Amino acid sequence: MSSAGSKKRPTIREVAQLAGVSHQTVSRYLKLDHGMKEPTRERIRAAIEQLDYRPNLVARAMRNRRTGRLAILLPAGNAISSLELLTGATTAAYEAGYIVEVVTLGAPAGGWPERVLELADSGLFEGILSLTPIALPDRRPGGVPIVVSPGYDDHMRGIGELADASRMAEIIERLAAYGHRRFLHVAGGYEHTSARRRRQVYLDTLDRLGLESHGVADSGWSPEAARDAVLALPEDSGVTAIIGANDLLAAGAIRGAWERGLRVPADLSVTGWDNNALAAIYPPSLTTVAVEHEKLGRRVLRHLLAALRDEPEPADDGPITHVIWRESTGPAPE
Amino acid sequence: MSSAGSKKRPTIREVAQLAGVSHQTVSRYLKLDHGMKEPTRERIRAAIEQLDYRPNLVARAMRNRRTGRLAILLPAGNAISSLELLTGATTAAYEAGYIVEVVTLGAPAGGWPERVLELADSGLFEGILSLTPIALPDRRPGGVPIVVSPGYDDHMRGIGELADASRMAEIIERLAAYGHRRFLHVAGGYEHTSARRRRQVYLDTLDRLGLESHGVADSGWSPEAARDAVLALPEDSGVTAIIGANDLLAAGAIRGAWERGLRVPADLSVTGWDNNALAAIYPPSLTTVAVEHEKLGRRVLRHLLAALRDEPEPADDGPITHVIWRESTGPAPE
DNA sequence: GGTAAGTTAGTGAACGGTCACTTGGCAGTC
DNA sequence: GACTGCCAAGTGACCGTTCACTAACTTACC
Repeated sequence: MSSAGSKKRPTIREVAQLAGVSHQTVSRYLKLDHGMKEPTRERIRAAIEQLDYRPNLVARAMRNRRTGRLAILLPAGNAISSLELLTGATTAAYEAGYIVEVVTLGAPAGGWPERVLELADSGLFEGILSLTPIALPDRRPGGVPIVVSPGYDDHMRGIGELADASRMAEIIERLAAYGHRRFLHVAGGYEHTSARRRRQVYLDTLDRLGLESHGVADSGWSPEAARDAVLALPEDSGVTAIIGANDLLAAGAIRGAWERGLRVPADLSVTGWDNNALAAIYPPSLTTVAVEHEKLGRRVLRHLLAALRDEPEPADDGPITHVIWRESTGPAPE
Repeated sequence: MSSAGSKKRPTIREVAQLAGVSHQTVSRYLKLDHGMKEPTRERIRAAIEQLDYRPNLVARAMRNRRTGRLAILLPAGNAISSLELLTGATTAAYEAGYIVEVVTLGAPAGGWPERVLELADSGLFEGILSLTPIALPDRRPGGVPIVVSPGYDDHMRGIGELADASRMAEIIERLAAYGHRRFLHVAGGYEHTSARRRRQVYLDTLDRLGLESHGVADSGWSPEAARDAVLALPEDSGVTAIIGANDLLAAGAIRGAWERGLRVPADLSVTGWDNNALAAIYPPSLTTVAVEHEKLGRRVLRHLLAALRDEPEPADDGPITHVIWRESTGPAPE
């Protein structure tokens, strides 16, 4: 289904002519509906209706320098963890009177800064939120604000608290209370800040609590690698808990355990990260870290709005992640 | 991190003045780099560099009626099944020389048509692809093409072949060959075309093959409802295969089986739909229907491009779904 | 009834590019 | 040397809106 046409759209002047007023009066009508007599208003209304007139936003933006639009930049690919993030950002923008557009920049990361500057100076947007880190010149004359979300790393796996691995410590502490003494961490790809951070907190926490690590398995986010890591555990490794860097890796670990005939959680506890809907129901349901992506999106957009209005950075509105304990974790065996 | 500024951006005329040429010569330089002498070109280049000039796309679009931008409309919420769809559309657009922007329309479906028309006549976009069905006037003078993806239903669960339930028949036929005779379908919410269609094909296929249906369980996409449906099966129901309307429901069914002590697939075969990454690895891995969302996105965008260029609709480029057989299905018991 | 103040409406410029047309310079040809 | 043709570059209008002024009409008040 498509609908188009080739004739020119009506302009404000044509409306004015039809209504028997000046173009400026129509403009006035469009902006704020007052300051004119009732019959005039009515004639304009009728003319607009008859011509099916709708304002040309491009022309308006040119004169105004107000487009009412913000841009969110995503890298190409399905790199963003959640659409909810966009929903949150969009909603927050809408409440502030803006419309958000999502621009996915094409492939090569090389030309990015230039493309972003082009966008910033294009006049199309009043502010730009980049969810991918880029290096920009500090001050540019006349450009619109660009907020680069600092927490988000090169491949968009974490942002701010999303990459906050403090939940990792919480998980380990609880498992330690359950009697677990020896752990394995199945880490994500280290090109992601979040993966590096989770790994670091894992090591630090074990160290702090005097627990043992069998090691860190590098998976590169591949669930098969996670499975293999479990299959490769020596019979006497003593590992009773596996900490996955995300739910997919945890699922791989559970598969590895299953293939070895280990029961989860009776023989082995497994945890993930992301609160994947499927892992919440597939037996055994997975203990994981839930991230409120929508709240996160709102938060990030508020930063942009603050920059736009030259206000100070808004205060954080509390934690955005929490641990959900489910069936995949339990007391250590013996 | 933010960067802004308040001074005006340089214009083409300032560049011209600095380079000692006319504004038109600069414009010429910007558009196609030829038709001027080397020293002139070089002076302009230097001036642009010195002023850090970048063209104002709004002004250009106003004169040109060419913005090089297409819009894809999504409803608010995380209703879209996959970001890959966007990736595909974006890539296809990019290859055709367009930039795609995603506009999520706010909540209320009521004002939609008007908002879409506003967008169409705003001059901001050369074409609009709506992934949600809206009723529009057939012909509008001078507006840009609007393609409403017909297959996508009100809540964005299916589009074109995504809603194509013919794979459903393929699954049932294979299970019948495995010796299964009595089935249960856990259906999705019927507000979704795809759910209705899958249900219909389920019933038709059983009928055609002379198989029995224990019934259709309405889940409203809730995995808990899927679990309950399995728990509610009488001991002697004779059901040996459960067809889930998507992977999440299949996961719920597997949980139900697990809670009852039924083994999958030894006692019960289960299938899903969507090829969820987690269900591919969690044991038992799930037999499912994979949808190539990215290809789908490309296809939909090609329709828009065709409308844009007044070309005939492009031919479909083959099937976009296929069944993946995994561990959750097997021969019927006995 | 005259004048000040307030309200309603109109006029022309401006936003920053591109388009259509014109001008000027130089080489080639007879 | 005059004419033709081509190339490089310039001039002014125009895209559709809003802004800053200005003009005309109304009302209020003494």
